[in-house]
Amino acid sequence: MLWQVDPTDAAPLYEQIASSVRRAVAEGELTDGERLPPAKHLAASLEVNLHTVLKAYQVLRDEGCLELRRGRGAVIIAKKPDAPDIGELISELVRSARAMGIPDMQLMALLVERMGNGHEN
Amino acid sequence: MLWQVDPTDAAPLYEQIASSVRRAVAEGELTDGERLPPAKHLAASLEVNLHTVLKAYQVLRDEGCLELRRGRGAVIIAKKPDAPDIGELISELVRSARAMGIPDMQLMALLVERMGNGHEN
DNA sequence: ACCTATTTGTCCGTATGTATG
DNA sequence: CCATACATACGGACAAATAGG
Repeated sequence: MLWQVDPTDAAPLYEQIASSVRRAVAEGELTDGERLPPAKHLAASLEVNLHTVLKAYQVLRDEGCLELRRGRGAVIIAKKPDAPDIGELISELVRSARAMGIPDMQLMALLVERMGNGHEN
Repeated sequence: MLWQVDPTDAAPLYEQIASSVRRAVAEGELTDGERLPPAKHLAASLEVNLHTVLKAYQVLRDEGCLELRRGRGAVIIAKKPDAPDIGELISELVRSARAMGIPDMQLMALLVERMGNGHEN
């Protein structure tokens, strides 16, 4: 992987790490489905704390660039031909609902209701 | 403020705190421009770590519900009249998913997965 | 202009929990 | 059952922006 960070840089370390991943994806060094090194290993390699790398991974996950799962690691999501816009719609829906104080369970109920009464499909 | 958290609850502490704020905003207990207690104070009040409260605040900031600034604190950003119509978003989501041949059950699964992103996997 | 207190931001360290394989 | 790896929570330290005297 051979990346490095600069502690004297104004940008936070986790942002530097996230940027490195973004650039690698953009340049095709990392492709869809590929696995990033375990946060622990990358942290040791960069000589930063484990949490700093995890923070970077979580930022990338929030951007939809990474899939994180316990015990499995971090998998690159370049772009799914399967669900191009749906993911974004869902994210916006959840974000809006939470911003309006609608509990997750209630949102699910609303979705189920909509699926049911819109049965002309 | 008089909130409380339950360490035995399955939901993470920071999510419980964030939910409390969302609810308070939704119910009008917290209005636009109002200031949340300093993370340090709320942490002491709830008997949790400072970082746990800060994490909750940052989650809310990412949702557009809070504005955080050093030295100033956490200010509520109540939703505008131009707040997105949840019902419209749901309808659009269901319509798009069906148009792409995504089964309702799978859409539900995607929604649940997206909701969990942040506390569970 | 200076200084100080406040408050969030980042980073480090440690420990424990939990899903995965 | 066991090892791996992310998730959460605790703790401490210092930096940086803000507010107020």
